[in-house]
Amino acid sequence: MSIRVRFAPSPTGYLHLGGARTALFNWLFAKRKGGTFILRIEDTDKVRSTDEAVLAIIRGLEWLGMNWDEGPKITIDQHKVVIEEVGKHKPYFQMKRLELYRKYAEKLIEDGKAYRCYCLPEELEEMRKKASQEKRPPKYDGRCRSLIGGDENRYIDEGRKPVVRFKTPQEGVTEFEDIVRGKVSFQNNLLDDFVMLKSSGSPIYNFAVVVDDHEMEISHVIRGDDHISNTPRQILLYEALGWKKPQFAHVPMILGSDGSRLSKRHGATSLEYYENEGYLPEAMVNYLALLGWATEDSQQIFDIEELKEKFSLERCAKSAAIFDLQKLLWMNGEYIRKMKPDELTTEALPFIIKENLVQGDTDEEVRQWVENVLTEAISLEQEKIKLLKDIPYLISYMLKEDLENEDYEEEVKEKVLKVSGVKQILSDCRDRLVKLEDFSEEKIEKEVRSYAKESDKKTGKVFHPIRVAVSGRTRGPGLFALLSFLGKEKVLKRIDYTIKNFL
RNA sequence: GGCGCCAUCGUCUAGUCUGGUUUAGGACGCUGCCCUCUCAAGGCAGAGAUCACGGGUUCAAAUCCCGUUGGCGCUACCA
Repeated sequence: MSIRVRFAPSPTGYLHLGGARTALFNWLFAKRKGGTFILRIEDTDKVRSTDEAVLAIIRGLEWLGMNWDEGPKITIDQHKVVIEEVGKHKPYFQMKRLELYRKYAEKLIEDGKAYRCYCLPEELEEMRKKASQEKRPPKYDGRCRSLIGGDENRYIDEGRKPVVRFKTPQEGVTEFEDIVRGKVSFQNNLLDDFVMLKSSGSPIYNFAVVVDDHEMEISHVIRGDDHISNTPRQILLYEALGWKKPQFAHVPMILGSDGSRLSKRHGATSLEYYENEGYLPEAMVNYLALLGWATEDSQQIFDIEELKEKFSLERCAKSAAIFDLQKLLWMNGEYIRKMKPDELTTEALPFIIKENLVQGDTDEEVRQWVENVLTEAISLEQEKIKLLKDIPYLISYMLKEDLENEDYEEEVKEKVLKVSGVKQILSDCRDRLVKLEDFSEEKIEKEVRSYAKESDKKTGKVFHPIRVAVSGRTRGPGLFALLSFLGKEKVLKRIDYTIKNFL
């Protein structure tokens, strides 16, 4: 039997971290087993579902590099976004499948396994209120289970629109073997006759999933463990319809720092936010994979291929995981450090553009500049970059032609420059640097070091003022690489500027 | 309230099924030292877990059994 899994978000907002992690586990499982990964949109909540959310979900999955074999895909046609459905079980939007749910609901009614219920919302509310007063569980009492023709006709004449309820067996136990949790069982008499079809004709989650998972030949249902309590209802439906059940795997949820369900209160939860901050999709995938899954040796860094190879549901944790931004940040730094300079530059470019740091008038000029200047500047700072977003600030002084007063950090002027002897050091070094024909890292280092030695100064005493004079900051790349990168002209200009204005 | 799921350093987790090899291992974060022109990175060291609690079983329990507590979830014409 072929492996088919699905990610089935409801498009009520951006792609959530928890959703992304669930999608990832499904995708990895499919990849590992050579199976099919399907995207299905559960948009039966008409009020909260939006097209933008569908787009955000699709974009998020694409950003992370998870490709799906069946489901809606986005294509751009003459600058217009077009959603095209791909796969043998289309459509993949539940609102386009209403006929199907109605058909199976009808079948269950005919088989005497479901019935129409004409109770009004107010009546149900009343029922629940009474139940809670009498300290009984708020369970629908099944009063419409065996409506006789006359009563039913009366309701219809009143204009009531019925819902369809499932006739939940009131005896026995429903159990299933969960791949991550083992055996889970529920007493049937605790379940009530839940609604399958709303009076509007659209299905309720528990019914729609079953119909779609069956129709789409889903072999493994991998989802958050908030669905564990829904599973018996779904199993009862599979049995009533005479369908083969899929295997279930309930993976632990992702929680916020205080241990409660991850929400805006805990900071950003949308994948898009992390993209905009300059996290790399590879780092995100790696981090998310480790939330609820680990190998025996607790390996931390996995590339995608390795993940596809090693992932297994059996090794998933059972307990919920708290999202830890610190660790994600560390991991992002790890991935940034591993990148080739030109790759990193490509990723950084949108952030550079956003800060208006791009130089060059024609495309060709820009290309040259990126290749000759930008890439070099970024790689000087590569080892300390944690977020792509931080790059513009880190290298801004390297890209500017001239530094101005505000480019020099205030406290730095006081602490480093306005120290006795600094003026002498800077002008001495200037005199030596000006004579250098070859402004290479090695030559500069040799020259500056020998100055320090000859004038009997500690290297730091000499290096530090130069760094500040040339960058306006106390932190930065190795000094000689930096000087060489800037070039003789800029270095001399900046030293002169510093001497003239701050000393 | 009822039912279900879960419970190892602050956090992610390994170890639990198949009890002894564990003075409970790794990673993030934290502290210190080394390297060093700064910041990082790297190296080394350290603090940090009465394995939620209480009972049992056993020569031996983080590991098996029972109970308790806590967290989360479901209990909607939300998904």
